[in-house]
Amino acid sequence: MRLYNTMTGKKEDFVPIQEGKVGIYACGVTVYDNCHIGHARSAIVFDVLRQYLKYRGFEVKFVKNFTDVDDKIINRANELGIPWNEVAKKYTEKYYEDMGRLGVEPADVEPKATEHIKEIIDIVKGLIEKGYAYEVDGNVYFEVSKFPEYGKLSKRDTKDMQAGARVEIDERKRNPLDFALWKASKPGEPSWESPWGPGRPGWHIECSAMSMKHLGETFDIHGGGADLIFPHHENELTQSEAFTGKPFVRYWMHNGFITVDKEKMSKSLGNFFTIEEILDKFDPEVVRFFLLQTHYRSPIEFSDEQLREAEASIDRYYVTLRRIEDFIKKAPDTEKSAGSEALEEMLSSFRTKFKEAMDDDLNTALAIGHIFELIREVNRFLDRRPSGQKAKTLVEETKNLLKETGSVLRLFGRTPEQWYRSLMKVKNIGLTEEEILALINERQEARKQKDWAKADSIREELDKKGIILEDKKDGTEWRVKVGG
RNA sequence: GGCGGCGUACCCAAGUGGCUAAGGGAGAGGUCUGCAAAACCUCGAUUCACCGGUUCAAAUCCGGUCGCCGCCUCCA
Repeated sequence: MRLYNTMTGKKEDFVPIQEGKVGIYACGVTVYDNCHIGHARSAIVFDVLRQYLKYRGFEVKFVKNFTDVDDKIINRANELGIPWNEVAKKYTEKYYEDMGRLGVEPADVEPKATEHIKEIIDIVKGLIEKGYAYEVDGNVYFEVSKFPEYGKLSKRDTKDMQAGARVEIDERKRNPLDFALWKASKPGEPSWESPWGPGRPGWHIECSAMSMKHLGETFDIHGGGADLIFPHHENELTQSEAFTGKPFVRYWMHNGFITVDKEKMSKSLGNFFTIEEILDKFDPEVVRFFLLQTHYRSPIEFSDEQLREAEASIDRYYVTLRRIEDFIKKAPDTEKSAGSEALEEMLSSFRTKFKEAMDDDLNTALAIGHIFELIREVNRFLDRRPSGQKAKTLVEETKNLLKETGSVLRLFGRTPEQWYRSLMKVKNIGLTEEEILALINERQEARKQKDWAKADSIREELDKKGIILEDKKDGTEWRVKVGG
């Protein structure tokens, strides 16, 4: 398996520290507001990485943190007039709700900054003792000039940065690039006792403390959004390696941004869409598919149109799945071979192709492409009207492979019925299943009498409400119109 | 200014030295159907922003030009 490593700028063979085991740390969110689709992308990308490594037989320990004390949380608490820890609690719960809907599983360990104050203080103390950090008025700063490799992850030179520094000048720092490890608290702010007086952790130290505690001083993979490379991950790496004297992380992985009108989606620009509002209009699987359709490092332009196309793609899957299940249930037992070579060939190479795609830096876009090739092939096969046990076995095998690979992506896991029920909600179809079935029955009667005008008017009526009818040999099936 | 990325059909998108440039959506024609829908078939980039170069061979490597974006400040 090869993974793109931000540190080296190349795809590298993935070799874990301990054979068969992988430790992953992904930066979660600061819980001060609702999550937007960009947060969803990051969560989904690393969820898929985790699932795929498990699929590949690795024993995975996945750690994802919550930043639950921070300036933003404090500001938000003041805005809302509630205690800071309630802000954190509220948005942590919201995170679980949103991500759960998107099929993101909780990590194996989900540490919070406030639960690791002791570990944080120990590291800060250690850094002062080793001469990497200094204290001023209850604040502790990391002295960047003491760490010659500073900038190695984000590929920047401290000289260039100083030249163009627009950093707010903090008189207490020896150098504008120095960053806070510990911040003295003002009255009324959250604070913990420390050797430097009451205070709270700085911006980056929590991730060092939590990752090292749960994964060890050197671990395999560290992930997050590309905007965390600098300064967050650079600083995290610096303080961690200064503290332990060991390499911190073997593979750094960063996902690309979601853009709107080509611009990065962000809180400050106000051009963001929350997960909640998108899920009012689209099924969660659509959102997940939309995000995995593009390689994780590329930017994705957000648009309703693209989401509708993703919806149409997933519908193609469920239409085929229904056809597959129908065939398995109803096909006659009389053996009729019908040119199964192409399908058999594809079945035998499919799993390998899927793995090759995913092994190549988690190329979910290509993997999904392979899935749709198999979908086309099984449709071709079914179009030839085969029957008998051998055909059923092949189709069954196709179904299993689609489910197996889909489940790695946490896609395609429902029944067609569940899919259409969800679409009915999301699209506000003003009909119940019972009403639809009643109209179908009425139409069947008309069809028996060859009253085509009436049959067609019922079809039209349902079509207007977003329900499509499909006449089959043994009855009429309905589904929700998509893509429109 | 420094560093990095991107530009592939109408739209999205994979492909980074060599078989027919994946896949999805939209469109046109066809098969099937009472009519439809779905599915399938055919059509659709002799071409990968542009210009040079390397090579037997380039969308893929090198140089340049144009355009777009990101990071350098909290940010997934």
